[in-house]
Amino acid sequence: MNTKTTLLNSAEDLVRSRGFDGFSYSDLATQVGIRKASIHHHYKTKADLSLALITRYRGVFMERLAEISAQEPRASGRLLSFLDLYRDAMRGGRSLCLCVAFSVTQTALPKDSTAQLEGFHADVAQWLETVFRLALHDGTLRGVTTPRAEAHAALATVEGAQIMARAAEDATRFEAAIDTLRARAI
Amino acid sequence: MNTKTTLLNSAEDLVRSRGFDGFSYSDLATQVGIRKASIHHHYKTKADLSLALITRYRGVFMERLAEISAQEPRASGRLLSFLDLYRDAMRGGRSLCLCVAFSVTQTALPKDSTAQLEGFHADVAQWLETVFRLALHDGTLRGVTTPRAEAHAALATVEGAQIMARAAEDATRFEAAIDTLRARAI
DNA sequence: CTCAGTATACCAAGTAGTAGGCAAATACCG
DNA sequence: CGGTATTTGCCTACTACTTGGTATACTGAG
Repeated sequence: MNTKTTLLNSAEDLVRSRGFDGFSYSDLATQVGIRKASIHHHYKTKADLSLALITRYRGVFMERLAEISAQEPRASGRLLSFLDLYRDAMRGGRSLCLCVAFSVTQTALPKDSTAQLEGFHADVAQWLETVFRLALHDGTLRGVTTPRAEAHAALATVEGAQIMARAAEDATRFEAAIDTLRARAI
Repeated sequence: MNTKTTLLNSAEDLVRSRGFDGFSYSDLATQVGIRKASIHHHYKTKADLSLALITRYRGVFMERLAEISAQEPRASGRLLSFLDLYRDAMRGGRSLCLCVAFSVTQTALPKDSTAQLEGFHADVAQWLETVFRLALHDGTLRGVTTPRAEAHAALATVEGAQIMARAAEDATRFEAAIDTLRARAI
């Protein structure tokens, strides 16, 4: 496989398990099996790497959401699949989904990267809003009133749930926090 | 004032605005106006500092919750005051509440510190559970069914909302994500 | 013969933490 | 009380190490 994508895959793994500040080019180098300096050939700076990671993830994730929309006609099915997506990304509490891992990064990412991240959040919130809006018509989710507000709330909840689960290294924390959302499916 | 508590105050500020990994003893030293090595006299290692921070915060925060319980007899009032507590801690999107800032820390904190953090989360979840349980009787919150699950969900939501607001450097994101919780007060 | 990909060898800056000294406050004791 | 020991709080100066990044040379395939 392409070294460049191998690097991206390994880097994604590292970001999600240890955070963007939690790994160095040195770590990445040993994991991939080339020398540290060689990474710079593919991703000139760590900032460049961050941008490549977020951009790819955004694309892949939005594709997944599109698949869900295609396969699940009902609002309830879409919401449950969405929750599964976030749950699976956790790999049992030792990992975060990439967008959470980056949202949580403390060091200043370059402008491009934060823009991608914001765009990603906006896209997901938008998608969720359409789900709740659909629920107003198909009635497969309990107690929906304001789709836009509910979308933001749901996104915050899954992200917060991931963080709490990772902090406790206990994946069931995620489930506990998500239960009320799941229970809304009819 | 005591240098030791001045250090703790400044450190809390730094953790909340830049993360525990985002500041060094050197930063803290210049902010307080003593030399880096002198900090080690008060807090032997950065791990010790983390423990002191979390322990103090846990105490103060639980006191606040107790005050709320004392002043607000109704579940709705308690929930709204709780949300205000988290909103105020954000200082307009540039800061996190300390427990979120630590939950989000990627480097391995010492065992004592993570234990305090988990205890803190458990305490807050417990407090929220009693609020929702109260709501079952006084009826001042809409749509309460399972207090325990709702407590975990609410906690995840406020934590996630803080993170999204900070990532976007936009405090209104917090409000947007919290709106559905706020709207449940009768 | 070029050039992408890798390597060796380095750098400047920053990290947590240590060693040891020095002055002022405090405690102990005759 | 007076004087001696001890502690407190801070300092300068350092170590040992990691970080992201650079300069430059080698290698092999097209």
